[in-house]
Amino acid sequence: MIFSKACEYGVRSALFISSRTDDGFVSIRKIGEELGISHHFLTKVLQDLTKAGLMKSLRGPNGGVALNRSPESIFLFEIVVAIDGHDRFEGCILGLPGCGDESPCPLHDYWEGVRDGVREKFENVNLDELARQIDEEGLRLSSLV
Amino acid sequence: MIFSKACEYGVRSALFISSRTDDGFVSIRKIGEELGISHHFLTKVLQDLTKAGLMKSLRGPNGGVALNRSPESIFLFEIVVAIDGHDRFEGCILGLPGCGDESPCPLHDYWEGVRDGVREKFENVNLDELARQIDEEGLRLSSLV
DNA sequence: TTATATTAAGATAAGATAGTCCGAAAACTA
DNA sequence: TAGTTTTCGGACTATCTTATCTTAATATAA
Repeated sequence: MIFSKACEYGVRSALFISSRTDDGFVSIRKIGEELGISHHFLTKVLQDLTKAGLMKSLRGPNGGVALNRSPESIFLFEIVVAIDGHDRFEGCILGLPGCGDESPCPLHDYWEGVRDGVREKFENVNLDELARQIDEEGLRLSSLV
Repeated sequence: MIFSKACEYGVRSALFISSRTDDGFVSIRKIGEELGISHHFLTKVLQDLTKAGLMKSLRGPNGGVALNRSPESIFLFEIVVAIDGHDRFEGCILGLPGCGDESPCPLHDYWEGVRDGVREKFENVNLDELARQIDEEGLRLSSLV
């Protein structure tokens, strides 16, 4: 929709990890299998999250990745920004570089509202909250099922 | 942001044509110059709008493109769909193919609201309305001003 | 009729995104 | 220590989007 595939995978992985009861390291291969994502590709995506300090990683047997902070303290916004950058929550819907309050495009005011609303939502939803819903309401993260 | 470049160009071109007082044909070269878009690329984009029946075209001297219906009767939604397809107003924000009301992803309910709001807006904003704002409020369609 | 302007259509190239593969480094196990 | 598992990092491929270029078709005008 509006995020890159890499970003979608990153968010889903983070939610998958959060919704596990075990909070040790999970191998990327395992995550990929569960979510139906190539673990080769997922490796690169999760490296971005590790570099951003959102996850930690460990090599070797029983290694993998794990959240680096408590799930309550990690917000969706951080994950998206770590992978897709800030651009996804900024910019004119018509692609005009200088579009802003002083020299707006015809959709500027409307779009600013929508865009900022989405950003605010993402800044305030944390992994714990979403993981809880996944558990309690049986929400899903993979295509098969 | 969420539309392809081609789509942004198509919308801007349609608005440019609508905000002109002259309602004869305008050459694509002229539109490209005014909006700062390669006319070669713009030609392909506007062909999509012509094929969709939103514009008409004429070759030769004094040729170009023009709206095929009155600006009041052309809605933003039609232009976006003609170029980017329906996908832009559908689909899960996490990219899950089967995400829907029966088997939702954790963001489904929230995102459905946002997405449908944007679609409704686009289905109800017509070119005349936007062109009027461009004229009266001095809104802009090009980067250089 | 001839020249010119303009869109139509297709080929090609450049860039970004998505995905694959492989060797190296690190951590565990025996 | 040797072997295995796993992430790390880079190279490579494929596909899609964006952009450019060329030729053909069409309409006007002289």
